[in-house]
Amino acid sequence: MSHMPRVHLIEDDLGIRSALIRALTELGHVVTSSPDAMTGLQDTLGGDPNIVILDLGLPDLDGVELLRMLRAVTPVPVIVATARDEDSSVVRALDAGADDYVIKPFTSATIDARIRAVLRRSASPETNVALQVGSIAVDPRSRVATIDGRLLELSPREFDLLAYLAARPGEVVSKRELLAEVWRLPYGGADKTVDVHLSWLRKKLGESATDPRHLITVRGVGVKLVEGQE
Amino acid sequence: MSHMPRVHLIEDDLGIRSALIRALTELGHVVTSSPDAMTGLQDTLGGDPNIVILDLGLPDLDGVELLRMLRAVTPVPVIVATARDEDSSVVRALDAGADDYVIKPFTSATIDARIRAVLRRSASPETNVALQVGSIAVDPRSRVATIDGRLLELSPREFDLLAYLAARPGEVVSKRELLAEVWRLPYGGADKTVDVHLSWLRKKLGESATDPRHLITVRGVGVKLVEGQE
DNA sequence: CACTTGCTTAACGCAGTGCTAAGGCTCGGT
DNA sequence: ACCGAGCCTTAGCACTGCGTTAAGCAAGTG
Repeated sequence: MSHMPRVHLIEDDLGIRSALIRALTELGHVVTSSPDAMTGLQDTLGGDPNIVILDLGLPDLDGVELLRMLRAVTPVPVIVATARDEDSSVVRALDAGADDYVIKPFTSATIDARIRAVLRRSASPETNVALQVGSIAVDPRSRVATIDGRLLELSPREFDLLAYLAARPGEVVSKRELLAEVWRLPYGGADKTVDVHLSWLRKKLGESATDPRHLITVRGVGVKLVEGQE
Repeated sequence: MSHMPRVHLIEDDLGIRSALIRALTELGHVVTSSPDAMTGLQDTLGGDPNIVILDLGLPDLDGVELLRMLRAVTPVPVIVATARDEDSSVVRALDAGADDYVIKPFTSATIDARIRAVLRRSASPETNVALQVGSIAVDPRSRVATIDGRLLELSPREFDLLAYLAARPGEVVSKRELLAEVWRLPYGGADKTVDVHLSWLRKKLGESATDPRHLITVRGVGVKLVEGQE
């Protein structure tokens, strides 16, 4: 992801609001919120979020009405949230242009998945572009990597490692950074693990540390993935 | 379509039926009609209309049932009509493949607009087109899936699962996402359920996890549906 | 030549997965 | 209203292979 999704939440219930803000923030979203329809409309226009989550049961205005107003002035995708017993408002909301809906109560995992699905759908279809570094191609979407057209059979970590390096061609990356970004460990464990995976990656790329082609060690600093020459 | 739309109306109430026939004819449609489900099914198959308007409150058969039967044998678009107090059947009908709905009482202008909208939509080839991934074909409208031309007998979940994957050929989809998007549960279920359904799907596709052809597991990430090779 | 840094191989524990079987549920049919 | 069939979920077990750690070796550095 080049940037974190900006989510704007329109929800009157303070408990749900704070819980969602906390959960979504942890899941990597930037969350803003409004407690009612009128503020919600203004904040949405002012804040330019990537997506809006709209509770249909607002006190000051019917949620579907607000949805229509939003639709009239901005193309921002909207997910509506509703209580289980309000089937009809879901249908009306989808009719009014909602992109998706969730039924309360829902888990943060659910809403997170819906947000990402809607963003994937509405945003440019090519957020995860295939990467190419010399004769190495890496496609994060299908998780397929090839070298000289041949398929590379990589383990999950190996793939992530290669993808991370391929996203920064020619740039030297430290092992600590790799541990933090690829391994996602709060505090870095032993660098030796990275060494092992780099070794395996080298073997599968068909090259060695002494005679590198793409994966180059910069002693005392880190490693980099370069184009190499044919 | 340069010709007048042929509309087939399945409605038991004589008053509504004759009123609609008159109104729609004036608006430039060619209208035929049937008073009950069984006749409606036969007339639809025999008359080859461009669109069907189906009253859900038929005397001899549940409307949603008839809709499923229609869906199984013809790709004709269907608009369902229902009384105001039957929200749930609207949801079930849309789920079963209805293209749109109207709530009684409705004006002839309303139904006319819906008819034209649905015809416009179903005329454009991009929406709801049958999906093809390698030798697997999935048609969400008729809910029919085939492999190598042979019919696949899938349960509802199995079909939804296959359809979701087929809509994203080659893309790795996590089990979490599948749970959220295919299962649509407000709460978080267990990933193992997805595993089981994937297993059943594999069996019906005639492949195994160890020797996959289309349905490929990417360990630690999810699954993807690929073209495979003949 | 001693010391540091990086590379590679081997071994072990375990997380993720595939599949079967067993209840429990819904829904259509009688 | 009852009954049976099909479907979904849960539980459990075997298995694969991934990731980590450890240890020794090679290469670079002062």
